[in-house]
Amino acid sequence: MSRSTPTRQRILDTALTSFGTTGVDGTSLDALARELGIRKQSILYYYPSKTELFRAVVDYAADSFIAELDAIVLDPQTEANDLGDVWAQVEGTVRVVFRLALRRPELLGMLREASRPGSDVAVQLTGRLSNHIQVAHHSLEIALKEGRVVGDDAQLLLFSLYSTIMGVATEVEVLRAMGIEPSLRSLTERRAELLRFLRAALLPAGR
Amino acid sequence: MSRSTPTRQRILDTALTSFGTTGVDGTSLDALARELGIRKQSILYYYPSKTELFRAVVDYAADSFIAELDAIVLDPQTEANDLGDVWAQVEGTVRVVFRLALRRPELLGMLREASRPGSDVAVQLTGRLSNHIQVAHHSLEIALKEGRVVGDDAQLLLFSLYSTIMGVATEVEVLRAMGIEPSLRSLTERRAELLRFLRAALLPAGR
DNA sequence: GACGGTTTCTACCAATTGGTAGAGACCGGC
DNA sequence: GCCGGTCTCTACCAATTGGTAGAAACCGTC
Repeated sequence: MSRSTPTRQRILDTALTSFGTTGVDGTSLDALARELGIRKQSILYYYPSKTELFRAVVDYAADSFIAELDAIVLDPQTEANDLGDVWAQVEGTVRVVFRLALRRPELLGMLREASRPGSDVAVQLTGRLSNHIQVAHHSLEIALKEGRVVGDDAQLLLFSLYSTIMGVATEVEVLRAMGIEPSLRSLTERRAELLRFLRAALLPAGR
Repeated sequence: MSRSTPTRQRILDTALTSFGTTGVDGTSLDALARELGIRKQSILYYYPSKTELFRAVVDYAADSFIAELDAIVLDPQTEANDLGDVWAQVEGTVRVVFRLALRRPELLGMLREASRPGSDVAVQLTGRLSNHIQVAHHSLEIALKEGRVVGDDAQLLLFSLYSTIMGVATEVEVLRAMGIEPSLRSLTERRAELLRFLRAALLPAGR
């Protein structure tokens, strides 16, 4: 448990950015070190191998994501209805994810990278998120039973929600291909339409 | 325009599979050649460089995807309502994508790979799909105007649909993390819930 | 000012990467 | 049986990969 915060942390940050944008395979330790202004061996001092570094970055990314989620979704003002207003939780999550898409896109990229099909760190990533997943699952299930939300299966519904939100937030290339250049304004519009879309999908006909 | 169909095609097929599962960076020409039972130089004879091969594979994947789409979505029985029943088109697309998820997951993986943020083949991929995108956009816009579908912006709505469908079909690791092991049965259930989800999101309250 | 621990470095290394040069094998036509 | 094109090979290559070994610099403590 060494107390060498600065370098170790800088490595983690830079690696997160690089892994999240260029991909793990697309990032060499040498390039990473160059970017940091140090030698590759200094990286290997803190993280004995590249895969070890990757694992650390995955944890770091997961924790950062959780921190952002907790700060907004479970913020003090929603204290009373912690498993209450599901729609408020969805709205909050969308807000968080889109704020990340704007300000820390590499974090979302990293999550996407870690959850690639066949990835062996996927278990690790989602294990760290399992708490949040279970909470969401639980409150969604209750809302389903009480008829406040429309759907058949809470788990699959949650999965659909996740896919939609993450997809709309991160599939920038597809968006670009459709003629929409990513920008602050287009991002806001995208979020608005997504919220409307999810609202229509989730809430009963009476709204 | 050489007539050396077999080898050239075999390379394309194997590369599509490998790129779609292991990723481009994760696939070396040597490994590819080994898998094919030939030497790397034979690959480089047909495709002068790895990026050239990648580009060819992207086109191949796009064309395969289009072929699958056309065979089902625009099949003869829907001749009359080519820009008619939008929901039927959505349903058909979902059916196609999920059939691919089961029978040719590497094709979906390849599409995902090619549309990674920052990918420079994304333009190429989506350029090839632009026809279908425009058609979908158009019929969605008409349905919006006529009130047969709920939404604000046809383009963003289409984007949301795409994200949801592709996400639900390909995010197997997230699914696994939620305790659902991918299988034929879970795939069918996922599709059913997705269709219900999309139906609720798209169609007006009266259904 | 010598000490042990932490940190960062130089110096290598074997293996793998994408790619080049060019020889030979295979093939139908003459 | 030889020729020209198509194809696949052997033989290399320079550069880069992740990683090891171990020397120095740096640090506060005694």
